[in-house]
Amino acid sequence: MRHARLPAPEEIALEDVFHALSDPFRLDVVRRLAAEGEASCQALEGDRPKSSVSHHFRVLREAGLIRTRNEGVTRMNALRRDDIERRFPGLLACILTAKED
Amino acid sequence: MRHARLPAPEEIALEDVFHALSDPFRLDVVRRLAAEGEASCQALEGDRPKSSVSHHFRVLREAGLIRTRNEGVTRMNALRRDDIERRFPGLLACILTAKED
DNA sequence: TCGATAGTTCGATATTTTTCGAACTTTGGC
DNA sequence: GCCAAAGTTCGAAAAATATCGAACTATCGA
Repeated sequence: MRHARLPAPEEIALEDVFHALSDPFRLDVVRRLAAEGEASCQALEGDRPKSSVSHHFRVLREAGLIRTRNEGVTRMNALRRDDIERRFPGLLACILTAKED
Repeated sequence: MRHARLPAPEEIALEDVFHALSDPFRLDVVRRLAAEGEASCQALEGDRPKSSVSHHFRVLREAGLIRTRNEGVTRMNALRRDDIERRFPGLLACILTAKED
């Protein structure tokens, strides 16, 4: 399985991060990963077909927000907390503490 | 001139803010407004036709990031710093301090 | 009242994203 | 080796955005 490229910490671009987070599903995934640590794609899919879920995880991965590792037959996704924090201090906190209503 | 609706502070949605900021031109406008205080659309346009510039300002306005007031024949745009800060603490700081290489 | 200036709105086209099924890949278990 | 599970990739179609010219609007000044 060819590994999806994930940007080096210093390559993470704010525009890409913002674009990735501008989708409600993806924003939710980020929040749940922050809360739950790691999760398989399946655990976070919300009724969508696999190909859609896969697409959204790819956007998050290419934006530099998550990292994916193989664990047996599943792929575990985790937030790149430290990398994000180092590149854009405060961003994550801001996303996670934002009270939506 | 019908006034563009701008969302009340508590209506500002993180998704919309992120979408607005995912465009390089708009992100730049926000940064420059933060640095310069207020500016006319013209002052910030980068060679684009007026209709494009106007479109981007509208996206920023509707996302709740800027406020526009008439000053004579021009329209002055300003960041809604306090509203943004109150709704999403730290977001603005995070955008402005992000060192893009 | 006429111009000029600064934007806005409209409409059409182009570009980008999203969505989803089908086929494919990888890994683990039997 | 074969099968199932979990994703990925591909391709096509739908939806959302962006771009830009042209026409329109509002305000100021002469």
